Amino acid sequence: MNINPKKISNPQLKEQEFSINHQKLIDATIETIAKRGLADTTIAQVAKKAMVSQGYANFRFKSKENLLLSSLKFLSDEYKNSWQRIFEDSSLDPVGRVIKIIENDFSGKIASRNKIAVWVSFYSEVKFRPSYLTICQKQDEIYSSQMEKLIKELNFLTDQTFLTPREISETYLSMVDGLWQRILFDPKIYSHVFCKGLIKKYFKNIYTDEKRFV
Amino acid sequence: MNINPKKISNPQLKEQEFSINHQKLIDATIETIAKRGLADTTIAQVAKKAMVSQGYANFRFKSKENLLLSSLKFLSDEYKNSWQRIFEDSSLDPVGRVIKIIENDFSGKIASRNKIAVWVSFYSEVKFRPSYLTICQKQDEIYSSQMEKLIKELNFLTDQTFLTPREISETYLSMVDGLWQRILFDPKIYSHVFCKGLIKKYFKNIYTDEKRFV
DNA sequence: TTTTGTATTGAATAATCATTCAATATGGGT
DNA sequence: ACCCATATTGAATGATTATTCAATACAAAA
Repeated sequence: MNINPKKISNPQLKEQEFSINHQKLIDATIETIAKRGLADTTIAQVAKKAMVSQGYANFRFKSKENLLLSSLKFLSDEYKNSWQRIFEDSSLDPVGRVIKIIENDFSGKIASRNKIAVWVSFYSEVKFRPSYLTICQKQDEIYSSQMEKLIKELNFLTDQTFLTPREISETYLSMVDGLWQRILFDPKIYSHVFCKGLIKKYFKNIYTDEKRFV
Repeated sequence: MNINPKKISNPQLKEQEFSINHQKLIDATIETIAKRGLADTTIAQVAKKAMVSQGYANFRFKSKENLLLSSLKFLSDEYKNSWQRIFEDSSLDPVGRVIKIIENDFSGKIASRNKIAVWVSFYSEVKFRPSYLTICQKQDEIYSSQMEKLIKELNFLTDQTFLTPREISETYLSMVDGLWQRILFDPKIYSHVFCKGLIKKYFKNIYTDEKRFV
């Protein structure tokens, strides 16, 4: 009389299986938020998409709030990892590093429409949910300061003095946020190629001698 | 036994009174969305803030959805009006017009933290609410093309040829969106003065001979 | 004054959802 | 073969909330 058969739990896979269900729920949450918005995301829908029972989803994550937070944390960590990989790559010079960052910010993995929708949803509530801020704010400050330092190196290597590193880095970061939002709005116009091109052109205009900002 | 006395309806004021209640509800909606988010905005809260009964709010706007849409429409119209005023002002040359636009985009009236919170909330749901798109998309295309035309005049008057009007205008528009989002996130750092300064510096770097981009 | 139409209320309704939990399934250890 | 610990279910509960609507208040007309 049991329609949904229980999952087989293999002892060697216990840890991994935990991860699988955990991740399935987070993926389903991201998809659901992207499809219906934070407001209309229900545990029932997420559980259905993840193919587990509603009770299980709640049991695993203790609360809906916690499930949402975990999803944001997942995106935040994913971004952090890709960022760190670029900064730890010692084979890159400043220009190469900037280019990698641009490409990462508009890669299929990081800047998929679903994930952007989730980011923007959380951003829109950051004002009154301190828990969301906690997850992102500190990282965001790190990105700001690392970017600024990187631009400082770039300025040092070139004859660019009119714009300060702070200005260039803030301009870059706000452009990315704005373009992400616009990808949601009109993905036809704001393709990844278009966005990357626009930003590279911005840099090319500043560092006119540097040929790598295609 | 009537705690909340009914409003006095003066015949000469009927139209205006309609507007007053209408506008009170819209203002209350904006405040509530900004304070609690789209998800947690209830008609009861909005009605309470507007000091009318819950039933009345629903009666006036027919549905919650309609109340939200009307609030977005209000913001959209407000923006449109200020934009048009700038474009209709024949005393302005292209540079003056660009400066006015920048100042408008970060004015206290247009870019208050509450209003930005509402914009971002709606943006975050635009992907799956065609009704939101309907209100903003066409206007947005107009702003894009008018801005591009304006930059074209600017390029014509100067020796700037490296960046196309399209590129400059898209960069400007995405920076505004990004900075608005960042105002929500961290209003201390992203003050109106900071945002305007950053954008003017962007233009100053492009049009080096133009002294008015302070 | 009485009537009438409109504005406004507030309580009832019905729907939606997060959360809880007792019941059930599973697979390894005994 | 039986027991135990853990994983998972799904139905019940209770809270929240949009929406409805009958009742009320009011102002102008008669």
